[in-house]
Amino acid sequence: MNTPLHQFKAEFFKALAHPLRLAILDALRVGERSVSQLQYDTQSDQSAISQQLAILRSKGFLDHRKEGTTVLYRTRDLEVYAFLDLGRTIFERQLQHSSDLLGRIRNETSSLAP
Amino acid sequence: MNTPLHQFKAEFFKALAHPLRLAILDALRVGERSVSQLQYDTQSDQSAISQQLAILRSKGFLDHRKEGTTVLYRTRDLEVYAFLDLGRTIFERQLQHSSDLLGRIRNETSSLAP
DNA sequence: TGCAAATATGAAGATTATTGAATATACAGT
DNA sequence: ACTGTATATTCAATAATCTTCATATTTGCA
Repeated sequence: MNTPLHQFKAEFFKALAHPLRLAILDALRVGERSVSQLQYDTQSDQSAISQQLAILRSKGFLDHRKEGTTVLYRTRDLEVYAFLDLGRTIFERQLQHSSDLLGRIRNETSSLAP
Repeated sequence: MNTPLHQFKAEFFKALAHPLRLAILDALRVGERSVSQLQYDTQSDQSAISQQLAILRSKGFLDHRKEGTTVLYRTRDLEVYAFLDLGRTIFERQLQHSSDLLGRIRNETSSLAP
């Protein structure tokens, strides 16, 4: 019940646990994008993007092909978007929970008032 | 298209990007578990488990309640399991892709043979 | 050939995460 | 009050990851 598989799964999640990598994946929702397009989409610099692209592709999230001097990236398995979207709803419910908590703390024992 | 939200989402994924945390969540699929039960389930030591429980609960994945001297944990939103399972299928498809690649490399140009 | 554009790679320092060991707290039973 | 059990917290050492900047590589074109 513990490590050999969970290790790999953790790597999988780690690959997604980076803001720029998530931004890149989101930018690729519309389809193939070149590195410089991604640079524009994510407002990040070229070197950073290439690095994160290398990581995403080494983990199997991306495919790429060359066309002249530009390299076009696309996400290999479109189901990651279903996955990311499901993650988002869970994540938002958790945010809501914490903000409920914060709200309840902010106006103290108001729930005890008649 | 970049950082304020992606930052939070990255944190969300980071919370799951740890083998023991994944093992704990898996162990909690059956329902409430005490720390020592989790210790048994995951074959890890108490201190490590408490640490990871603290992280999971600070990120909003877990609820807990005390019963005498033992503390019972449960996952707050059962939909994380749908999420983890979807992650698993994607992850397995990626593994398969890499092992296909490996296989094709291993026996060289065999796919060209008649 | 030589230059410019697009992309990739490398390395150093800063930051953050993980691990293990030690210690602390809380509670129950005697 | 004292002891034992269950859980939590803290700390220091190490390891991993990020960030930034500089430099390579590849390709197209004059």
